[in-house]
Amino acid sequence: MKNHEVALLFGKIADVLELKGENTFRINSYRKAARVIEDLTEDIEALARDDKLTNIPGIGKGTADKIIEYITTGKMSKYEEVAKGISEETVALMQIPGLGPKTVAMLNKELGIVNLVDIENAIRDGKLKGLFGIGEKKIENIVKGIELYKTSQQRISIGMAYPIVKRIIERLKQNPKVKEIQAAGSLRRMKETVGDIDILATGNDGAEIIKSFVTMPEVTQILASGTTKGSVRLEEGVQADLRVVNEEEYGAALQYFTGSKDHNVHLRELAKKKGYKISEYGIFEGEKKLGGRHESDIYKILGMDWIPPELRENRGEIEAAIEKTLPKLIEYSDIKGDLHNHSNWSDGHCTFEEMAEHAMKRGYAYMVVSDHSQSLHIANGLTEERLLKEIDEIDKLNKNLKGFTLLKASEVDIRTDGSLDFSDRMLEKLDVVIAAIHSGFKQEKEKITQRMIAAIQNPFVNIIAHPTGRLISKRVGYDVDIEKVLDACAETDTALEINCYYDRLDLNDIYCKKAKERGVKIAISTDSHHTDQMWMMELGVGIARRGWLESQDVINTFSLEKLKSFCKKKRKHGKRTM
DNA sequence: GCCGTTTTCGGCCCGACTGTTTTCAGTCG
Repeated sequence: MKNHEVALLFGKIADVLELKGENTFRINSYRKAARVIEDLTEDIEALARDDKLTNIPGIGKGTADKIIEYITTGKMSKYEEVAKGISEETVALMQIPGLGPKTVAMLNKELGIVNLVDIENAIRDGKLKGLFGIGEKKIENIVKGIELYKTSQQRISIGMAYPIVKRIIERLKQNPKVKEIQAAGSLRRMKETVGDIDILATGNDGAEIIKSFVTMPEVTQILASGTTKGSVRLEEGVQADLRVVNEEEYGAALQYFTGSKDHNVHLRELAKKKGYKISEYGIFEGEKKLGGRHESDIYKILGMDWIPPELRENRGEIEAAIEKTLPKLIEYSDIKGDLHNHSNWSDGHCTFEEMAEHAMKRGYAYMVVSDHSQSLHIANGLTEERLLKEIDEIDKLNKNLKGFTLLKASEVDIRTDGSLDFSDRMLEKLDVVIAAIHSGFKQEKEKITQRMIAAIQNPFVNIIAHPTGRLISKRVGYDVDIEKVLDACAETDTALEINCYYDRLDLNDIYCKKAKERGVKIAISTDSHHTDQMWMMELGVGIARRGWLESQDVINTFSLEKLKSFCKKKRKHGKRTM
C-alpha cells in the first residue's frame, strides 16, 4: 500500500506552501487529503485503478491526478516544484513552539536562517532584535520554544498515559471543590499514542483546583497556572493540562477538547449550514444559547445521535450518526475472558493459578493459558512433553474451579517455512490454538504473507496473534499483505488478535474496521506475562471501539460454550493434514 | 484545492492569548 507515502507527500506540500504564505484554504485542502489518505481502509492503488479516487471526501480532480502520477511514476511533480530551494530542515523549524510559518519565512528572508543552528546563532549574536514584529518577549519565547522542542518527547503510548491520567483524576476527585472531572483529548478517544494529557473539570474554585493540580508530586515543571487553566510537565516527560470550566459549559467544552480536530471541523461546518454556531461554550443560534451543559446537547440539536469519543475521527461517524446507523460498540463489560496469556511455564512471571485468580477477580468466565512453543528457546518455549504435562496440571486445577475455566492452549510459532512448531496431533489436544510469527521478520512480503496464510489454513489454528508484528514507535512490523490475510481468515473462520499490550496494539483500529467489513472475527487479548498486565484489556477494547467493533465481532464476548464451538467448527470443516 | 437543498463562484470552523501594534497578525488548541 502506498497510502502512507502519498499522505506524507501531501503533508509535506502543505508544510512548504504554508511557509511560502500560500492560500490557507489550499493548504488545508492538502492537509485534509493527507489525513484522509492516511486513515483510508482501502488501498489507494486499487482505488486509482477503479477510478474511485474522487469518491473520497476531500479528494478532487487535482489531488487525484497527483496520486495517479505518483503511483505510475513514483514522483509527484507538484512537490518537487514547490519544495525547490527549501530544505526539510527549514520546514521543520515551524515545529518549534512559538515559531509559525510567518516568522520562519521572515527569519529566512531577513537573516538567511535555514535551520536550528542558524537560529540559535542569530539569537546569541543578538541579530533578532529590531526585526519587524520581534520584541524582547518574543525572543524569550523562541528560546523557550527551542528548549522545549529539543527536550520534547515524541507522543507517548496510551498504555503509559492511561494509568497516569487515572491516577491524577482519582487524586483530584479527593479535592472537595472538584465537582466533575474526566479526561478529554486523544486519550478519551483511546488513540494509540497521545501527545499530551487533557483533563477537564468543573468546580466552584478554579484557582484552588488548579493549584492542587500544579503542586502534585509528579510535576517537574509548571508551564502555566491560572484560575481556569493549569499546564505542567510530569516526570514521565509528558505535558498535562487541566481546565476548569463552568458547569453550564461542561458538555460543550468536553466535546470541543475531545476532538478530533477533523471531527470538530466537520461538525462545525454542518452546524453553520444549519444556522448554528458551535464553540467550547455551547451551541448557539445567533446570540441565543441552545445547549452546552451536556455533550449530547450539541449532537442532538444538530439532529444526530451522540457519537462515542472513540469514533470521532471523521471517518464517516457523523454521517452514520445522522442516519442513526452508528454501531453499538463493544463495552469492557462484554468481555468474558482473556485469550492469550503466559505463565511461568514459559516466559511469564506468575503461575497460571495466580493468573486465573486475577482473571476471576476481573469477573471473567474463562482464561486461556498459551505458553510459547518449543522453537522459541529464548522464551523457554515448551516441548510437546512439557506441554502435555501442563495440560494435565490445567485439567487438575479446572476440577477445583467453579464457574471459571482455564482453556488449554499454545502460542505456537509459525516457523520461517510456514509450518507450525507442533504437530497437528499435539494441537488437537488443545482447546484453543494461537499461531504467531516470532522470527524471520525481514522476509519478503510474498513469502511472509504465504507463511501466515499457511498457518491460517491449518484446521487447528483459531487465532493469529499480533498479526502485523509492529511495536509502536520502535518497529514497523513485518511486511505482510493484510488484505490477503483477511481474505484467508474470512474463508477459514480464523480470528485475528488485537494484542492489548501497550506497545503493540496490533491489529490497529483501521485494520479492525477492515476485518469487520469482511466478517473476520477478532480476539481481544492481553498477552500478559504477569497479573499486573491484565488490565490492558481496557486498551484493547478501546482499539476495538475505534475500529467500530460490536460485541458480536469479538470472540471473547462469547460464552464458554460458544467460544469452544467457534474453535471446534474449523476442525470439522478443515482438511486434516497430519 | 474542494465543494454545492441558497452557490459551478466564492466561500471554506472558532476563539483565546500574546506580543506587538495603536487596531491587528501570528500562533495555538
